[in-house]
Amino acid sequence: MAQSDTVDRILDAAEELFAERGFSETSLRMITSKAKVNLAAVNYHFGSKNALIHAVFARFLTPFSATLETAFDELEAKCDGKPATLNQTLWALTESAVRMPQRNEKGISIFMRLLGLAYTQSQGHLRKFLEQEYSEPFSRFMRLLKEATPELSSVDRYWRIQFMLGATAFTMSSSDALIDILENKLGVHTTVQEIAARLVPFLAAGMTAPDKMLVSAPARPASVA
Amino acid sequence: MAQSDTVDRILDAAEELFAERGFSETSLRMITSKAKVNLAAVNYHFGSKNALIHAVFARFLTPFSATLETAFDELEAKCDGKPATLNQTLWALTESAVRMPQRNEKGISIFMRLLGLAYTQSQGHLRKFLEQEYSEPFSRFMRLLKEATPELSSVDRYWRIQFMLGATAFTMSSSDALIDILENKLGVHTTVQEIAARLVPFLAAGMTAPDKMLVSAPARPASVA
DNA sequence: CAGGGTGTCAAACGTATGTTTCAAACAGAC
DNA sequence: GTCTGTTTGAAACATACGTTTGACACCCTG
Repeated sequence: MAQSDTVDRILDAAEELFAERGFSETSLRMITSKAKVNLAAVNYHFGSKNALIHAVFARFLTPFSATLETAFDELEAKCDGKPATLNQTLWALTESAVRMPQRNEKGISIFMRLLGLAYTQSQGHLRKFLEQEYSEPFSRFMRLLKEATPELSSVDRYWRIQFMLGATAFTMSSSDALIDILENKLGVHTTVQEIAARLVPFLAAGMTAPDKMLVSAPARPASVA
Repeated sequence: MAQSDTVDRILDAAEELFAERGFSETSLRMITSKAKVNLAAVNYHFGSKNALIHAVFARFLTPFSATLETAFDELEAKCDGKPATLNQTLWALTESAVRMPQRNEKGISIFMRLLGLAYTQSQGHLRKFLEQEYSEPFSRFMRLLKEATPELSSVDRYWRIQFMLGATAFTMSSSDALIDILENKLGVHTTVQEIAARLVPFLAAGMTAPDKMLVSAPARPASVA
């Protein structure tokens, strides 16, 4: 189910293994034996394991960020001048993610899981790489969010964006497992698209929730030493 | 700042290193040299690295789950008979977490970060350990959530709970870094307690959001082979 | 047909890991 | 004080890792 080209076989195997085991827990030997290539091929073609990780991300993030730019362009064109709504902004992102052409049926899960890992496992080098390669669509998304929620203070918006990222990254990065659990429990099968359809209203509602709660309960008792 | 007891020194060092680097990325040699104990002490006192991980979790999770049980007891007593509201339920959890007695000023961050890691890095053995040791307060929390949101279908509730867990685990597990970023960007300092005060209304609003959005956009085009 | 660039292969390298060993030090009971 | 079980100490163990090496096959341009 793949090109017989060594580079692509390595990328396919690495992507899948990274997605299901994380980065440190996946050795080059696992990757090369799954890809049926020689161990040295990774260092020959990519230079190092870290560079392979970057290549795995670049392969799906570059087309994704292009898709995203287009979606944002269309959104801004449609709204001409006026700021897009929160729902529109979130949907532009979601749609771009969900409609990305996939290499296979597991593509969308792997895509989500890798994005989640990028946030949670962030290995220093990965965070740096992602920041300097894909900062533009990210800050554009942030700008759209800001325009869509003018009623929020900067601090409120900052935290609520983190909450959104968390809900998304976490759910999507475990989407496969969560889908399985639900299927066993209630006999309902869910697609990633349906998760997204449930996630967006959740996020939008949270994002526009009434003000920060009055801390009704007392703060932590002044350290009883 | 600790007992000179070897076991506790190992636990203190391990807890801190796990929280800031993850499990696989923290070696026993790092732990023992930080704790200023002999390398063999870990295997002598705990048996294995995995068992040490379990012990680190048990040390703070056991008192936490006791605190939680009490909080839930009080909540149910206060409501006698009637189901607790969503806000009450979320606050009971939050308060229990925030008010746990801490070993030091970094305690609450470490606590949160470890909880986050438990979810994201879950190492098989850890997930199994946590499930069989602490399933009771967890399912009790789930039951309270269910009673607090009778209007939701089981499937909706399931996914929204995952979204809540994600927002919480993700934010709290990076709370230190996120607080720093915000301080550099807007000059505002935040405490974990304040994050919680912002998180709860966000979660409550998302949890009680209007129905699942109609999937206005077409599903992914039937695989153009 | 030569020959240089390209890619593959098995093997080895150096390092770091978790774990084990066994002797020495220690503690408390008799 | 001596003995017994527990705890520490330095060193070694076996294994796994990422990376490097150098020989070999291939291709295709001259």
